[in-house]
Amino acid sequence: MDTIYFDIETSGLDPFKHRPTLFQIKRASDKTIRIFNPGKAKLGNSQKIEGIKELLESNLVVGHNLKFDLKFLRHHFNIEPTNIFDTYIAEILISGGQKARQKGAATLETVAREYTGIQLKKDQVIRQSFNGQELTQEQIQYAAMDVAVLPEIHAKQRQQLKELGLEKVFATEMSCIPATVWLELSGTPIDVEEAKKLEKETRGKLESSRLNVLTILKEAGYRNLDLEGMPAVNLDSPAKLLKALKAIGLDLASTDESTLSAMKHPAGKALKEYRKHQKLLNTFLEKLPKHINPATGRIHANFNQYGTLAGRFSCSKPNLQQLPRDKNIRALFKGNNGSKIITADYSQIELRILAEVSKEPKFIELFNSGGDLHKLTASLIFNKQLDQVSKEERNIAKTINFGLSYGMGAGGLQSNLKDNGIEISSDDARKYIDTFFKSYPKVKWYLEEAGQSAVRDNEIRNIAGRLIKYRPATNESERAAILREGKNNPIQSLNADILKGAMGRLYHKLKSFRAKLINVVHDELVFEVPGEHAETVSLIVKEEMEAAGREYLKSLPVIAEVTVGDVWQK
DNA sequence: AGTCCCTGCGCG
DNA sequence: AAAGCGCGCAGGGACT
Repeated sequence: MDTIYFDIETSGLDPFKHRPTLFQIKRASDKTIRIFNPGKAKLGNSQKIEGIKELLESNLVVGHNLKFDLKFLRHHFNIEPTNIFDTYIAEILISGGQKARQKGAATLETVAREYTGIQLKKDQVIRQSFNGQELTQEQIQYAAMDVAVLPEIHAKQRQQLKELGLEKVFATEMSCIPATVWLELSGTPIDVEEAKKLEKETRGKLESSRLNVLTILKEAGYRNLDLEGMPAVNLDSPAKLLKALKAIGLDLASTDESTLSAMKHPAGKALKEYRKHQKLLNTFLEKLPKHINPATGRIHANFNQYGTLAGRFSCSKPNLQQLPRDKNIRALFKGNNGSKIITADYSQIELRILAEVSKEPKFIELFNSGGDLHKLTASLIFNKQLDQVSKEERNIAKTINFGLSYGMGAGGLQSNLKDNGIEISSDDARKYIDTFFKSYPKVKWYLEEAGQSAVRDNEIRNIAGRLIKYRPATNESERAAILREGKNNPIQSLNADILKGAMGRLYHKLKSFRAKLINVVHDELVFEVPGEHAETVSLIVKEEMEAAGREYLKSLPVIAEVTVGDVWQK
């Protein structure tokens, strides 16, 4: 097995619109860098592509941000390397996720400078001129440099991954790259006609809710009126809105949702209604159709595999991870030509992870017996029999169960519950949290230890070995922030490892079913599958997701809940 | 016109 | 003063 250092140049960023213009290949066993123009209609070109396919699919391929290169390779040449080493992902991992946050910190230019001292030319003009025409000697030199730096970067990163004990997590990351390529090339189907309809409907609701707010202001005595005699207030400007509310005798500290919820005045409710429609329209309904790729009729979002400190994906253009749970919105994501949508999500994965890492017997026992954790917590907090727990008590317990793994305090619990229409005193909030930790002492101990070690070491690891580093605190509030992050990150990041493991498995298992991976949302995978394969695929998805979970969760079951339907749903 | 920060809010 | 974690995006507003 040889090592192939690899890079491509393209005529643009979109594999459906642009094409590869240059391959740069250096074999470890070979001194020279070979430059090849894959677009050239030359005699023997297709044999040459076949040769490159064989080369890339049967050796270790090293490159920087291989997701990009692999998308073009797969789309244009049906080349799918799986034995890969990505120096971009490696760099972020070695930094303990820090370089996911710092813009430009893990570009090839920066990494090359840091590892080899070589300053690459990333001149846009030079890049853009790779348009398939004859290349100048100078351009070829620059293109060659991008692979010339790779051997040294690769060798040094490999050493660091080993020293830091990151090889296993790195392998998970690498297995996930082909799945992410699959995801981005698949794209997400959206029903444009339905979207337009919903947009129109929402526009009407927005307008009437706007009039409602203005009318309330006017009736409350607001005097600054426009030509039509309605209050002249920009509702989208929090500053102006605060002033307007003050003018009618409402002195608020903010116009955020919890403040509006707490208002007795009808303006609060009316504004919340206005905001809801405004958000729906401006962030989603108006924007989603703009992202449809004309070549495929689908939305091909950008999935950033190492998008957060803890190793979660982030998503942009558009962000398909923040689509409203609103049924009408999710139903816009519909299978094409009668294909089915498979929605698969991990059941209470973060609480299961907390059970595993804390070794809290009551948690573990509960998950092994398939009981209701929120109910159990409620019965312990309120000192009642399980069957005596009320709905509201269970809701309070649920908020605590979720919130505690983020380091929530009494004030946080109080305001969170308030948003859900439950009012409790701060004494009660304090009491509930105390009782919670008394009931689950190992959870308390685990969270305290995790937070304190994060503050002490400026880093923490999850049980998969993933490293999360913190910038040392310079003041008390930063220290408190690291304390909270240290409690949550080992849990959140293991969720990411499990999901990435599942994606890597499913990329291989679903090859023969014409299945498309169309979305990834932290603990959820969404597929589009031809109807005749839907049942089979849903079983495979469940099995592989659970198997990925079992790699780390040994003392309790991991459950993936799978739904087959015509649209994205739970 | 482009950039930055703030407020606010969508998701897990 | 207030403090639950992690993201990306929209609009406002200040600035260049």
